[in-house]
Amino acid sequence: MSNNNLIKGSLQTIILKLLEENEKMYGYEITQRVKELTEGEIKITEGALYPALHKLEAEGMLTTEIQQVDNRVRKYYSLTKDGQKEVSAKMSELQSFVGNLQRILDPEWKPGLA
Amino acid sequence: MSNNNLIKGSLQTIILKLLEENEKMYGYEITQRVKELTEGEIKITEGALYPALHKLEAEGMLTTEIQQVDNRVRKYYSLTKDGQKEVSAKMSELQSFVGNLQRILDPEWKPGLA
DNA sequence: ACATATACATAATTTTATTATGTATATAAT
DNA sequence: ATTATATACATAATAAAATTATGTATATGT
Repeated sequence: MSNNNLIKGSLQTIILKLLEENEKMYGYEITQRVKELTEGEIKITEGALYPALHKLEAEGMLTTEIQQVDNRVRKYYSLTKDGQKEVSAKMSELQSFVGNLQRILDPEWKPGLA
Repeated sequence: MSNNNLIKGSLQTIILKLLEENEKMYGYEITQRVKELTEGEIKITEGALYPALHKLEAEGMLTTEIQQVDNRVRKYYSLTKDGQKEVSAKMSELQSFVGNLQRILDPEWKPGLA
């Protein structure tokens, strides 16, 4: 499909958006937040999450900071400047894709309506 | 990500839904329809489309019928009984996923609103 | 003659995710 | 005490889906 890299990459958008709202989060926390927000309907697997986090970090979107909590290690992620810009970009990409999807799947659909 | 096979498979849903509305379509026609409906924003590539059509046919969702038009071959696809059931299934899967996505990305969001 | 449009198809590669596995500590249940 | 579950990270093998490149063939516009 087209120029849109969308939605296969929706996990990246989810990570970036949650970090925009939360300043800093660690991996496990992200999985729990998503589970919570979707009432258990979306479960992010570790095999998808950690590689995605590492990739975003390698691309300079995220920085990390390790904390010790009760002898357990936590790796906190935060948005970089580039990461902050990327959130907006990914969000409008996703919104535009969902809009296009609606136009294809529901000919009655108009933007801004139920 | 979870039990949802969604959206990486949105192409299948698109194909099935268009065929629900159109009785029979051929591959090239599908690419043009999608391009038209999204004002050129989504372009389905042949490398994605044809394998997807073949897979849906192999799974018994579609049947084919070849027609000769001006010395050019057209392969028309139609929904089978199973295919008709599958449209509904895929559509609610997709709607539920998009809903969950909204809940994650837009905490203000409520179903049935803009 | 050449480019573009129509119409199919497959192969190589890339991207993203699932599933399975591994390490390690903390806590609740039997 | 032992076992299961939760917390917390990570990687490897595999599968699924898409992009990009390539190939065939006819029709039409320049």
